[in-house]
Amino acid sequence: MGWGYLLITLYSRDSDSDQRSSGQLVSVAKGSAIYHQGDEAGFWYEVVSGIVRTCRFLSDGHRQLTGFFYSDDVFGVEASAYHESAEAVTNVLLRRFTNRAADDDSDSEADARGRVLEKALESARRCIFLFGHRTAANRVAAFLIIQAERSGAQSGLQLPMTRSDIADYLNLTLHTVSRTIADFARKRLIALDSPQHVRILDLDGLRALSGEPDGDSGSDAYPASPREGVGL
Amino acid sequence: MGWGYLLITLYSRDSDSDQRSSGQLVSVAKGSAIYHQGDEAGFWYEVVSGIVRTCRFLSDGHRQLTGFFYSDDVFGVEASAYHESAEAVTNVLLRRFTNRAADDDSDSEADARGRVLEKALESARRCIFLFGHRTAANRVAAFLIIQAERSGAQSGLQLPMTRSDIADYLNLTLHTVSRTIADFARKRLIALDSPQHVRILDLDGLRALSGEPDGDSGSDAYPASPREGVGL
DNA sequence: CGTCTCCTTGAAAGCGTTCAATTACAGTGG
DNA sequence: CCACTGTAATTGAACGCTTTCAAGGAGACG
Repeated sequence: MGWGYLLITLYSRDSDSDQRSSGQLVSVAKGSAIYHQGDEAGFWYEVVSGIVRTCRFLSDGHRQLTGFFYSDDVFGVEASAYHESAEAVTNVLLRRFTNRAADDDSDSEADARGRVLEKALESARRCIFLFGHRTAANRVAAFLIIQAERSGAQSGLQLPMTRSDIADYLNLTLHTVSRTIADFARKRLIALDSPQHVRILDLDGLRALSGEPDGDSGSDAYPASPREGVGL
Repeated sequence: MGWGYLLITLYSRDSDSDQRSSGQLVSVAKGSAIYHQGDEAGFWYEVVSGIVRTCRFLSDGHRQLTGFFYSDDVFGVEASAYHESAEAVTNVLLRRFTNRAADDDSDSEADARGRVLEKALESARRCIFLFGHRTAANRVAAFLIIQAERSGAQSGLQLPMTRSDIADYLNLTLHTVSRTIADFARKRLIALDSPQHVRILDLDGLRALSGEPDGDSGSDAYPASPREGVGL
């Protein structure tokens, strides 16, 4: 432990003129921190390639992951200070932008910020969605489905994060995650080619286990809301 | 069950001219739905008085609460369709606004939307924060602290929502919530004057139980981030 | 005074955690 | 090339917490 802190390479020379519109390219090595919770929120980031995780550290030493971010995802959108830390799961290439709400109050600026905020909100809701599931099987199944949808590939799914990462994201222990995934493989819901490489064999079975017909990657196609029995 | 659906009173006569800038006043009776998940997201709302809950219904019949909203809180900020339903916990008075991102792309319009999105994001993060806690005692303690801070009053705290509401918000059963609150009262952390009226006797004790020194109502004052031991 | 809703409490079962040990694999240096 | 080392993943067994099942009690309302 206690190794490197931050490895950043700036590809764009000019430090202030260009970054507002196009964004400054930043490279971060696997395992390194991008920013820490409590730091002043100078930038928000867009993933160009690789995977990023955001996490909080609670006072009891426990770690809580709040999101995984793939290409085109954004993170670090904050008003003042970062609520959470961001770390590189793999080697990542990022594009960063200044994080001021009304810094330059041009039309496009505020609109862009709105779009970014919506993405951040979507990410937060995905996290809430996962937490909402009761059992370990529920959560892991929902997680696998979401990761499959987000990473694009339907059958062959990569899980570059560790079991510990997944556990802290789903609020489980790495043991339970490992056991649950092994269970899924035993039941032929998935094939476990290697710990990081999963193939989904029975998507419908997984969906049934997740307790939700919709993977929740998009925005519409929600189950019919129960119009009756509102008051509880 | 199966009683009234929606009771709305419009205080503003003109249906379209006024609502954009100042907002249209809407009254909703306790227990009634304000909108349903899946509905087209025509409006977002600001609470004038009373308390609102937002919730999702999963395919297994299970309900997941995603937030309680007090005066000046906003909810229903969506891009296209509502992700969740909104219901009145008490009789509520709301102010509603049109929910179009770039409907009228004036400067102030986009800025206002940005501020509202930030509030929604803060609300989502509060939900994530609560879910991140492991044990029932952790979650309930954190919940009580947050509610105390948000409702203003420090000692005398009202819990207008049912135990079932709290349970679905914290992802527990109402039994566990009831037991945990009774435990807190037994340990003299709180006084339970009535099921809905709680007085906090030992705030530090609750904080210790919640596993977080900060109640997370504001934005700064986070615990020192662990600079060492970054890579897991 | 009955009914309805909500809250509380007891007992047993289920499931995830904890403690503990083993295996697999990549990197490193002999 | 192979033992050595450290990290990650897996698996077993026992414990403990939460859920589930079940019943009783407290108010509100007609």
